Amino acid sequence: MTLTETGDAAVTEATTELTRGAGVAAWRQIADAIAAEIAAGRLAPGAQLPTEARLAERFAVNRHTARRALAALAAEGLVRTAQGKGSFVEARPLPYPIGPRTRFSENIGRAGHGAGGELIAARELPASAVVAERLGVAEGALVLEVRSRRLADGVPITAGRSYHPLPRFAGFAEAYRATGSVTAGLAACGVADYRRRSTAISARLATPEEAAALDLAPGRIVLVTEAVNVDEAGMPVQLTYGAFAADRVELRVEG
Amino acid sequence: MTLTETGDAAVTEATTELTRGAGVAAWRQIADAIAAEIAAGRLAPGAQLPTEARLAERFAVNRHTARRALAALAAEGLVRTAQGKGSFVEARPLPYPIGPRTRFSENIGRAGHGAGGELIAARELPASAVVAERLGVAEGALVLEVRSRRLADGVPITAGRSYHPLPRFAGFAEAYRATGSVTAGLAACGVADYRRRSTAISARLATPEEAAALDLAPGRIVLVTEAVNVDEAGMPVQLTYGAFAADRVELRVEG
DNA sequence: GGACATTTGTGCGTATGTATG
DNA sequence: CCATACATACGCACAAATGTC
Repeated sequence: MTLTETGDAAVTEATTELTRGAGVAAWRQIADAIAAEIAAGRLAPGAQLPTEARLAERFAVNRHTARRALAALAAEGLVRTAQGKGSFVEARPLPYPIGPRTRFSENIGRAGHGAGGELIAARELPASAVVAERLGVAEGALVLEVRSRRLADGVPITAGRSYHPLPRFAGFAEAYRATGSVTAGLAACGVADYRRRSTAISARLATPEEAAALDLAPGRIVLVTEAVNVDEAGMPVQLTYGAFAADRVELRVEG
Repeated sequence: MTLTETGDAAVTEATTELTRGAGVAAWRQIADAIAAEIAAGRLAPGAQLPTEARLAERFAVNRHTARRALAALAAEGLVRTAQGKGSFVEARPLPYPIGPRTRFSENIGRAGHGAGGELIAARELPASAVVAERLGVAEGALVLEVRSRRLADGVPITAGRSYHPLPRFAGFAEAYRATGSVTAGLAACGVADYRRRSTAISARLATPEEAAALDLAPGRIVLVTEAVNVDEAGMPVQLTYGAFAADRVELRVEG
């Protein structure tokens, strides 16, 4: 095996084989391969993509199929196609550090982008078995569920849900809605500082809801994180599920 | 948005929406959703899956389509189905911790599985711009490329490549081939200890080569890591690219 | 054993999506 | 734009295996 797209530029080099009849259309596989090059930074913004004819040759498909892949990428805003000139890379990846002191606003702000949190909905509900275990409360105990979305420069970066024990965090939703900051929301509930205890990372296809929230073309891949934040005493203050557009973000673990 | 499959058991609860016409077949999306539940440990080994009729209802598809998803999972060994009884979970999830002291053998051994590394090929080549930057050597300087695969209980977990500066690590490949351990291979080159300086995580579809190396059904999602290991003096000793089957592994960041 | 409900397995016809040339 | 081949998805119907009463 070679990890072709990872180390070197597969899209611009030797022929890459596709997988037929595995439930994933050829045009999507090609689009994903190119998107992976962009996400990894190997195809820089402004760079010119191979011509349709060359892509068709590289992936051993009809030119119609290569065209469709480029059309999909153009619809997603990853590339821009100009008649008679070619296709060019539009987007750039955004590194997203993960660690004990992970805070969205600081991450994005540090990278020179404007950060903002957007509360979509909040409600109280009894904790499911999984939520109860993570938050260290009894199953069925009331918890606060907050659905939100976070942006950098107006582009949605992550969408997800968070759960907070009640009644301690009864005022979180309102404070978060007002400030757009999780840190400020938790502070309003008496949490001076918090740290990330653990993060689990997986990946899958975006659901239609996620696609809508992240302004993604449906069927794209999302990185999914499940994390627990605890206060200075080690008490869980937040269980979060986040979905990141794999095309726009690269998670980074330092240390 | 809801992150349905992530927070709670979507497969066994409320209806989950699929993405139509995005180049990914419905049966594969359903198979992926169930595989993710298994990988996250939310569907325990031996647990009975919902009936075909119920799955069809939940995902709003025909029973034939739900059947095909189960057939795909059965072909991958994730579930086993018995006529008149139902389908049951076969595989078990494998958490994979990532941190400064990340070592494959320890990770897998700690989880109660047998670990083993398998060298596929090794060669010397001039460093590309990316490799040179990561390893802190001059572009074009000779580096050692090692392609390998790692197993737990005989099941491929990760496949990838690593790069090492030359001439310092001229003996790495042979030592690694003999022991199947990166730690032992580095030790043979005088590296008493090493730590992981950074890890970047992204996700995309598996290439056919990766699918073959990981014994994956083609077109599945892989988590891709790029990591730099440094010695006690902070000198880079290894740049690694790894592809993990997203169905079998969940990356975990502690702290 | 019989009767019955549940669940998986199978066949067939049809419409749409995908890919080629 | 067309024609062709194949994969995907649906709907209906029925057979086969299992478990229960």
